Amino acid sequence: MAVRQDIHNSEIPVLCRACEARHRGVCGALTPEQLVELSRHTTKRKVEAGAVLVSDSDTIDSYANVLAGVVKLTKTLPDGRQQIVGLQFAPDFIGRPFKRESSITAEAATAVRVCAFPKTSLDRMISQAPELGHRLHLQALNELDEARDWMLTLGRKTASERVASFLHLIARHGDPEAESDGEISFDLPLTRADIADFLGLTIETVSRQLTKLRKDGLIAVENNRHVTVFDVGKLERRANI
Amino acid sequence: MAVRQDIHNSEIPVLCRACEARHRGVCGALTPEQLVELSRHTTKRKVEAGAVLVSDSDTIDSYANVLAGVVKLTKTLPDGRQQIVGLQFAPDFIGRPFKRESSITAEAATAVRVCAFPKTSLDRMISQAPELGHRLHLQALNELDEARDWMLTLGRKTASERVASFLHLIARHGDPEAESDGEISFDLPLTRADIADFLGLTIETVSRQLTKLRKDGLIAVENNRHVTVFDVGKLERRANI
DNA sequence: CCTTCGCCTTGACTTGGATCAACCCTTTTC
DNA sequence: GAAAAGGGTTGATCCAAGTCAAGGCGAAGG
Repeated sequence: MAVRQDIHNSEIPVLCRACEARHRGVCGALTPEQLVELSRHTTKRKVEAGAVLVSDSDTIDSYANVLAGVVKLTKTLPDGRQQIVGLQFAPDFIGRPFKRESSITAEAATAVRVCAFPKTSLDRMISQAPELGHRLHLQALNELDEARDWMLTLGRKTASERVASFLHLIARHGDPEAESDGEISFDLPLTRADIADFLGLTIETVSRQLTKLRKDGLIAVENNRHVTVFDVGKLERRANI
Repeated sequence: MAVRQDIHNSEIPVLCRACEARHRGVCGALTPEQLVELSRHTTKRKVEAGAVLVSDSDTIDSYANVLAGVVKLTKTLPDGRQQIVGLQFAPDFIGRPFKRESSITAEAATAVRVCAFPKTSLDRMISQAPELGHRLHLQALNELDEARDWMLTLGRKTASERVASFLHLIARHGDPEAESDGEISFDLPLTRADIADFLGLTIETVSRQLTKLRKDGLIAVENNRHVTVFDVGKLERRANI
């Protein structure tokens, strides 16, 4: 017990600075006293890629903040067809407030660090700190905007537009202010199979479209992971954004 | 001015009972005094089918509750391809709190009655009535769940599964408790073109799939509008829900 | 009454992306 | 260090859904 607290007395401020930075974390909304209170029930966990954080139809009894890495939110049909319905980056919040059970699965797409806390203690704090409820409300609205953007992609875009949209999404996530005519490079946080599940395509189609972008001189790929986009503006035009 | 108040002194309680009924409206969260205050700035409007309530990239300066009819939320690509990203029924709330401009278009799919109020007065009330903010938070989370459900449909389901899912969605909206092996009938609130835009298909494909369901004896259609589903359970199986 | 218009259906044909299959790297394992 | 396993690519073929085109039907309007 003492150990736990020691860990968190040193870790929490770091976490909170991270949350604050992008105005989406939970901790930035709390007073120092509330932070100490929350930290008493907090556990920081490393999760390896592929591990499941929350499973479909589980009862949810904890929330988490993503500290590092990428978490994919998925839905699966009875016959195994899968769709990624959201990607959570640091410092996003994972969990479904005001509901006992989850309708989606949360799975680590890369190695992930999360800061988890029991639902009950956060729920209690929501009623005490209105600013915290407001943060969660903002994140929900943000995720709703993202989900609807993606619905347009899934419903109406071609395979090549989808792949370009995906690269653009990841690129922007690393550097939202990137020059629209500049070069940018980043590591893909997803495998081809994940990308396919995100785009509603097959891995073969994703692979072919990436090859096409490579041959057209828009991107370079190293080790199947590291991508350089030579001209963000051209990519945007391909993505029809 | 006197006229306006007269209208609303009589109309508001009705509206609020409607909102209360399904726990998603705005008015149920307010005290009688706040209701009176809000009603001072409220206008009730009839909107004919096809009229645009909020246009993409407009600055939003009002919110609305749907009182009757169906509102479609759409996104459109530069070349005209369109996707419906949400359907709002009574007593849903329309508007994007905490943001100056909309990224989607809201358009009346049927004849619609709405109760509109200026953003500023509702925003003021949110800070005074935490219960109101909580309602809006709940609706956002609800819409997020719906959007993610639909992402699975758009990304991974076949045309016939999509059409079955759509019928199921509309059927359930009229009667969420319908027996899963019972018969149910309802009016489609959307044209074939709208259905296609909702499902990410073409009108011809929607038409063919409806014909198939008819020939298979799962549904009957009158006047292209009124649908009877003979066995909700069978429909669910088709929809892969 | 006939014409026009909006909406829907149906048929013929085309095609983008899925499927099936082979193969190529790395990395891991024994 | 050979074998197996886990990604990724590429090619050949197929098919579900898109496109194009014709026509039906009811409502609106002269």
